Amino acid sequence: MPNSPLPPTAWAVLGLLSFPGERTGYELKKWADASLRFFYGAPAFSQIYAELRRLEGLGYVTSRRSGPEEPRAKRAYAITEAGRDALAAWAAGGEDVGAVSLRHPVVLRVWLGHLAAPERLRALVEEHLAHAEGELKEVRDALARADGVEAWAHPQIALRWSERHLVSEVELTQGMLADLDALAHGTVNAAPDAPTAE
Amino acid sequence: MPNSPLPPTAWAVLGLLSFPGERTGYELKKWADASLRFFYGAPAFSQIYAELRRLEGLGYVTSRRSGPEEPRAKRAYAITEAGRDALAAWAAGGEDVGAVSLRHPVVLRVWLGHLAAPERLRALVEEHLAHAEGELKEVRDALARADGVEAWAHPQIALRWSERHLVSEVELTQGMLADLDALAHGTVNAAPDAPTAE
DNA sequence: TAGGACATGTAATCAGTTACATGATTAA
DNA sequence: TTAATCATGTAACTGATTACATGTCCTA
Repeated sequence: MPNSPLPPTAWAVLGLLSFPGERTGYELKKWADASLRFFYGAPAFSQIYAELRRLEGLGYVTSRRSGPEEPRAKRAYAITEAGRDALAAWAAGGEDVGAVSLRHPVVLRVWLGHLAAPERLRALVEEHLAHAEGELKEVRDALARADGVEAWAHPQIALRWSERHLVSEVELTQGMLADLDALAHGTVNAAPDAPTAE
Repeated sequence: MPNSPLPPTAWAVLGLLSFPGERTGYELKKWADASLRFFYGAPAFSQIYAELRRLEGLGYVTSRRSGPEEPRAKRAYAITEAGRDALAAWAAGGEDVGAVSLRHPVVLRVWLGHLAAPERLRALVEEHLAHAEGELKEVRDALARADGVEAWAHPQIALRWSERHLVSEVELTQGMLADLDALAHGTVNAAPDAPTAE
């Protein structure tokens, strides 16, 4: 009945609409960029629009074209009761909620560190550190805004998780930097052309 | 010109071959499952075989069919000098190393928590906690094995990062559980109508 | 003798991205 | 008047997964 197996991103988009009010695809994208993105990435515009059309086909959302009273031509979406039910069923997660997926290109390069110049590698990791600090600042902004605009409890918990996660990301990166430094001066031989010595 | 833009996964597979010795696709998959997967996921068998064929087409790896001396018919791959050079160039990362991508289905469901029964949500999070603890155990096993088999310094740093990351994942999950509980029995520190105080 | 690990692939499908295209409205 | 933002889409591509298919070798 209700469930053809939609991808998580479709549920995420529907989830964005599960909070009161109607929104355009454009608004959904902005909101995803500011909040969803910290724990689930942010789909591209094109995908959001595609998912909205699919969700409408399933009867999970309805859309309304803006009339001439509004300055700008747009299409605003709202969740239906069927959509809310389906989303709730999905969120309750029969059995398998799916695995966490992580792709960390910086750690990947460190893993391949035997091929790189130590200073270059270090620079890469330091860039990432700065980036993570920037992200942390952004999630804190989002959290601050969430007091007013996003005063719903559960999204706040998710954002709090994201904040702690980024704090940890910063620490983890610093730890990796320390490991790299320890490797560089002294402890071990990091010979780039080491023979197949056991 | 060495670089048609290969996907990170191709470089990861090539990276698996950048450590001494030759390996079959099957072995690569096992190794990815035991180590790469903690910070970059593990590609499916079919993708590994596909990437190996592509890398061979580019001259980054060579392959050798097992002769009749070996019990089992298989194809073993080894990295070439060109492959090593290309990989080193990629690892040095001109400009953009790509963004960390994270998809956390559990946090996604917590974010949607207003739709679920609190006990169900809690159960979901607790399942994840147990899972993360299991993963932590596995990464520690990998780390222990790395002393012998995987005695290369940089993969060890990556595994150390993974260990700390999973420790943090466990803590983060516990924190989220605490937030959920606080929300459930009124102890909410997140005031419903906190003013937009400066 | 059966089940599991080893070993390699094909086929179909799809999620998701990038690039492109268009145009209105608003603020500088 | 120019740039940014709002707003919505199409087209092409490809990364990656799942399911399937096949067969060998090892061990309990």
